[in-house]
Amino acid sequence: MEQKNQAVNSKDKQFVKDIADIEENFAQWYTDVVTKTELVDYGPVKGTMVIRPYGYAIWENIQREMDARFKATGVKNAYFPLLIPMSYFTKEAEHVEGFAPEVAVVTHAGGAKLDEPLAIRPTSETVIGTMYSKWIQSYRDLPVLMNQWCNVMRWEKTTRPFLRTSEFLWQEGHTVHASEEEAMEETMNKLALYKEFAENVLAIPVLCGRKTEKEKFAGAVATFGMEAMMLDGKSLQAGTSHYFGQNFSKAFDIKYLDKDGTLKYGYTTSWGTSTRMIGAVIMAHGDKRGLVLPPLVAPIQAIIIPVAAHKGGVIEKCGEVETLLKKAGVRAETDVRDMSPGWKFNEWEMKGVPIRIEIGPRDIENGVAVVMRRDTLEKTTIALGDIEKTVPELLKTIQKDMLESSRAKRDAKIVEADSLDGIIAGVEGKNFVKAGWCGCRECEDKVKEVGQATARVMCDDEGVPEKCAICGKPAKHKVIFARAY
RNA sequence: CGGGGUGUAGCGCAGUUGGUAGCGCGCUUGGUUCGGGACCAAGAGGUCAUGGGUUCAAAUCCCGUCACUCCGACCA
Repeated sequence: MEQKNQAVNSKDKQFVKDIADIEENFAQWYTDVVTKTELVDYGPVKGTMVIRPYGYAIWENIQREMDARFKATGVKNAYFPLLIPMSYFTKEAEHVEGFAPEVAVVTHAGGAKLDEPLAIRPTSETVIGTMYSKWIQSYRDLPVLMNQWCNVMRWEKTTRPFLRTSEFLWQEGHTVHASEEEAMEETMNKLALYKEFAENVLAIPVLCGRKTEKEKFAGAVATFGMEAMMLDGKSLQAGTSHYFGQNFSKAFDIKYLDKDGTLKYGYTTSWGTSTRMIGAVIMAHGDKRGLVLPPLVAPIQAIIIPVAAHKGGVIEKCGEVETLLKKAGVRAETDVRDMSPGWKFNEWEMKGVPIRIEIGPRDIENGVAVVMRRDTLEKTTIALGDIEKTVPELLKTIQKDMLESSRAKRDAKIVEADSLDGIIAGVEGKNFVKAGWCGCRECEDKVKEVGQATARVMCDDEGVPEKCAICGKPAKHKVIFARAY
């Protein structure tokens, strides 16, 4: 056992030749990993990405898990058009200002110039709001709870696969409610749903809270976000939930006749998560060998590697185990390619498969298999007899352990500061920094200017410090500052 | 949008003073191998990112464009 672990370690140097060193150049490591593991490739148009089968399978797992959670809260799926008349965007002043610079516009179609240019949706509040105004007449029609899984396009200047691309896949939920309280409750409930999802499915601990005015969504009354810490200490906004008040209902004329016989504007919300979450998984769990995928989103949960496959019974035994595991609900596959086992070990480790099962003649003789966990790189021997029980259990353990170890890593890098210097020192040390804040834009900008860090979310419920760490005036909020993607 | 880097076979790269397009890995076929990136043999694979220019002759020199990438500024 010990010898085997030494062998694993002795190969590290050789392996690193394929991907950049995670410590030395995290950005390059990320790019290498997403392309070499065949999650993604670059599309022919600037800023676009092709999500390859291995990457798309992760997205499908995310979709399935999240969609079930939405439906359990009464949300129904729908689909709204990709093209939105440009004029729709001008109806909400802040919204158009926020999105205009990055909207792609179709000006020609059918061989002729269009009378009105059409926006390729950067988000769908405007078209959905327009439809809602047609559909909603009475308080009996409320609440409206819809979600769509779709693509959106934002013409970004700098792009990176999954983290920021011109076109990306996401879900956007849009709801209408009769009261402010109910709409706010919806906003908070979806934020809580996202948090539960991030932690239990992606195994990524997140910090949730309200965004500052500067960071909020264009057109929102309030934006709430969840922030995840990446291995380089930077923060990634992994999901947002917006409370719009009556901003959009007034802009798009979403009115209902209430019980008291008066016409009232509805209160709306929207909430979204995107393929960016795949980037979060990569950057929260990866290591120098590549991906480490949480079992619940891994396309392949257990890869079976035959050893000395030409020898009698090996391939057959691998097939038997694969069938048993599939029956037990495990996404299992056998790698029957004609390559050396060592090569396969390295490849599947890079691709982040949670469990590797080695089966060779010696194992079959002893009625066992060698099992390796990707998260800890621990090798153990397990009995073939009850493998359909031990493997699913191990997957659950890995899922749980990954969240716990991520949380421990993150918590060790959350610090508090009561001065600007303290904030800067904190973010330079790759930490999240909690600090008091007076609430003014100048102080927020100062942190950005001096430390390249932004206010991620406010966490006032933890208790607001007395003074603003930046200007020393009385603090109104407790904020998490960090450098962000 | 500013600064740096790169673009030659699927991938990683070499290509000197302008003169027939190369290497390693991978790929195909056959054989031997198989418990941490196996080996032998025979093959296939190119509009040198792209558009112009200079020249008898351009991967190589000049001008433009595009893409990717890294570092900043702006945004999910």
